[in-house]
Amino acid sequence: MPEGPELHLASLYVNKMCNGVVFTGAVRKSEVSKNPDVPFICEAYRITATSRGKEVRLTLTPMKSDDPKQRVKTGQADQPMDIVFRFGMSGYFRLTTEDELPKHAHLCFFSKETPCRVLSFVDVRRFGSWQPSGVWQPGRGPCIMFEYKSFRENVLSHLSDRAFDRPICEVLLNQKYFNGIGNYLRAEILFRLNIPPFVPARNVLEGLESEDFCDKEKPVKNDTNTKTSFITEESGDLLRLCHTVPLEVVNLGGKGYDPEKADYSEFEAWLQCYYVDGMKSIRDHNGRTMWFKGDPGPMAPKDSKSPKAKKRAKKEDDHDYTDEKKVSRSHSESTTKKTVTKQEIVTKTPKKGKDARPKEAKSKRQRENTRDVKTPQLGKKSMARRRKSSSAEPTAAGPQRRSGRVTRQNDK
DNA sequence: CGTCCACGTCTAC
DNA sequence: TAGACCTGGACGG
Repeated sequence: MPEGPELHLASLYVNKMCNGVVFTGAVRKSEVSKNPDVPFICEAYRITATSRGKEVRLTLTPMKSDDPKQRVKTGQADQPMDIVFRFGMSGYFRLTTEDELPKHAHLCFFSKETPCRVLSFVDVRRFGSWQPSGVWQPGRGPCIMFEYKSFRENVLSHLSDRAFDRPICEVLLNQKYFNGIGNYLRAEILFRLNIPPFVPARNVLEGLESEDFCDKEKPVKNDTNTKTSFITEESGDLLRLCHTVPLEVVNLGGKGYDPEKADYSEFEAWLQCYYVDGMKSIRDHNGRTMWFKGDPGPMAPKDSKSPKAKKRAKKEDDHDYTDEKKVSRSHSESTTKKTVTKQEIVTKTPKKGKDARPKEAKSKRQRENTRDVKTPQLGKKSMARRRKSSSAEPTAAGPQRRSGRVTRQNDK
């Protein structure tokens, strides 16, 4: 769940599900979690949430009690407590019954009902974190979705920062300036404007107005800076898209997050570039996979290895946005065929030479393999990603809608 | 069964 | 700029 939209959807989920629910007792942490205990005990309290960029803050508010003395005597809270969460790669909130507690639930809040229910912070990989009596992490910039004006000013007033010496795709992951942007959003945003991902960030940003005139009538910027303008009348400039594209995900229908839905087809259909067949991908200088189309730009890693175009999918009940079932992605349909026609370069899969695999996405592993930008492998596997059922039909046929990745018809 | 990959930070060398 | 930190799904053999 973890980019700005998912964190915000998580806060909406908490507010919706916990509305009217009274929680009680102590907050319990799993044995395995290395995060801090939450020293909050209260006979009756409520839980609300808010999000900012890639963080969510839960507020535990004690309900008024008729007997303050009793409360003090038992060490119970009488003041609200904020807990600030970061979701890592796999965090999310769930409200369930006690016996349906998700595996990997690491922090639990119990309701006062008889068959009690539990609001839990679930995090399979445990990269997530929380801070009791916490505050928004210092150093993270304004929220790209809900503090747009200050987000924009923060970026434009610090363009001399050396952080902007880097390629735009890497700067977009810098939470000091782009709090809420993550790996799929940077790909979708740059794709919309056709900006090569490895172009120096400052070159792309300098020249943008401090004020966002898009709201106003068409400003039609003077042609003073026509050279760099990756600005389109309808979509606006890069900073505006850092605001609007995430909001599109929030407005997809709330599915993005609600685990109950377990249907991410809408989200998948929304993706135009990230993990989409036909798009290219290379690892950036931090080992993260950058998805894009066309020219990678001058600062592209020279040795980039091409991550293989694999597949992924999850099981139905999973809540990740990566899965889905029906896939229907239309846009570039042609890739299949065009790749076939001229592709050849393609990157071969990085073979592994020796052992030692680095870590997450770190690039070090690279063995020799190819350095080219990867292009999707042809029909053979890239499209077949996960779905084994349908044989990869070669060109032919129908509507070429490349299923984007992961398609899963029903698995049986 | 082993390899590769994943929506993100953190912190040592 | 590397590793570390983790679990698990999809594949390949």
